Amino acid sequence: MADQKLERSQSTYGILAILSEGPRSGYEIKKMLSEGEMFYWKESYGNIYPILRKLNEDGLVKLINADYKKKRRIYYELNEAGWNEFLEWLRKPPVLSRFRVELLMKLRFGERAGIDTMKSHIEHYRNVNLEEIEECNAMIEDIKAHGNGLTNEIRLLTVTYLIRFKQAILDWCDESLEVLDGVERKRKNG
Amino acid sequence: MADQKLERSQSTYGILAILSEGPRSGYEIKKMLSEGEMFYWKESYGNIYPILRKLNEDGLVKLINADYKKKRRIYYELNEAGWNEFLEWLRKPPVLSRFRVELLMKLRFGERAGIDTMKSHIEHYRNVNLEEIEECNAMIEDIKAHGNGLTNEIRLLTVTYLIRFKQAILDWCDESLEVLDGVERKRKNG
DNA sequence: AACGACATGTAAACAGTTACATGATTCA
DNA sequence: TGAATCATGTAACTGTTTACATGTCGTT
Repeated sequence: MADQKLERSQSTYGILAILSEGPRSGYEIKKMLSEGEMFYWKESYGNIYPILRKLNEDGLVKLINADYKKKRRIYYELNEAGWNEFLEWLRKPPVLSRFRVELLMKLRFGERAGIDTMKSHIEHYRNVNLEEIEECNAMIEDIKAHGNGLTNEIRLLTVTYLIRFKQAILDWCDESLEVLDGVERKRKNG
Repeated sequence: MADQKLERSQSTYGILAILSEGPRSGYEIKKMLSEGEMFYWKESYGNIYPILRKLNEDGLVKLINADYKKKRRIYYELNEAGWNEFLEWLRKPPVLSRFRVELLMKLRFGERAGIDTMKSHIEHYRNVNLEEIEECNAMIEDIKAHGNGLTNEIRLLTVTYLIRFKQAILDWCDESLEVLDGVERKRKNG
C-alpha cells in the first residue's frame, strides 16, 4: 500500500490559494471573499478559522504576529509543505461542482401556480441579473484602472466569466417570457 | 407569537414538487433526478428516503402499496396538506443559490502553475461544455418529438437555459484562451 | 442457481452556516 | 464614554453524500 495522500476539503484548498499571494489573517481572507470580484468562492468565519488552525496543526503554514491574548491579527504564511499541497491541487483538473437552480424547479413543476407566477419569477430573476451585470462592468473598469500584468488580465477574465453567464441568462429570460406570452395568447384565442 | 410556519429544506420542497405530478417511489424520484434533463436538481438516496419518511410522519403524504416486508415499491402521494405546502413554496420568489467555480479559483491564483496549465484547464472545461451542449440538443429533439402542451414548452425552456449558459461559457473559453495566448506572445517578444 | 437490475434503507462522515461570545481599537 | 468597526473564535445545527446492508425480481 503506497502512502495514501490525504485529500483536503475544497475550502481548505481555497484558503491555501489565497495564502499563496502572501500572509493573510482570517479576517482578511473573509473580507477578500466578500468582495463582488470573488463571486465564485464564498466562506464563513465558522469555516475559515478552524481550517487555519488545522493548517497550522498539519504544518502547512507559519504564524506571524501571533498575539492570542490581545486578539490582534494573526497572519498565516505558507511554508514549503503548504506550497507543495497548493501546487499539487492547482495542477489537477478543476472539478465541476453541481448547482441547483430553484427557478427552473419552480417552472418545471409550476403549472399549478399559474403562468403569471412563473412570469413574475422570471422577471425577478431578470432584474437581479441585470443589476449584477452593471456591477460587473464597474468591476471591470476598476480592475483596468488599477494595476496591470498577468494577474490583472486573469482578474478580468474571471469577471468576464460572470458577465457572459449573466448576459446569456438575461437573454434566456426574455426568450422565456415571450414563450409564456405566446402560450397565454394561444389559450385566450383557442 | 403567531404560529411560526416551519421552513423545510430545499430538498424537501424539491421532492414535494416531483410528487405533485403524481405518486412516486423513492427509486423513481432518484431515477428522474438522474436524467440529464434535470441537471438543475440532484439528490442522493441517503437524502431521499429519510425525507419521504419525514413527509409521512408530518402528514403531508399518503402511502400507496406500502409493503415493507417484501421491499416492493412504496409510492408516496401528496395529500391536501402536502399540496398546500408545495403551493406555498412555489409562489415564493426562487432563491439564487451560490455556486463555486473551481476553475476560476485555479486561474485567479494559478500563475505559479504556469500559463500552460491554465490553458489546459480551460481547454478541458471547453470540451466538457461542448459535449454537454450536444447532449442538450438531443434532449430538445426528444422533448419536441414526444408530447406537447404547456409542460412540454416548459421542459424546453429549462433545457434551453442550460444551452444558453453552456454556449456563453464556451465563448468565454475561446476568448480566454486567446487572451492567454496574447500574454504568452508578448512575453516571448518583449 | 446465478446474475444483474430493481428497490429500500441506515450509519457515519463530511462540509459548511448561523448565531453567539468575547475583547481590542478607533474616533466622535 | 459610548458606538462602530476590527478581529478571533466556538457550539450547535443543517444539509447532504458515501458506503454499506439487505432483500426482490426477472432472466438465462
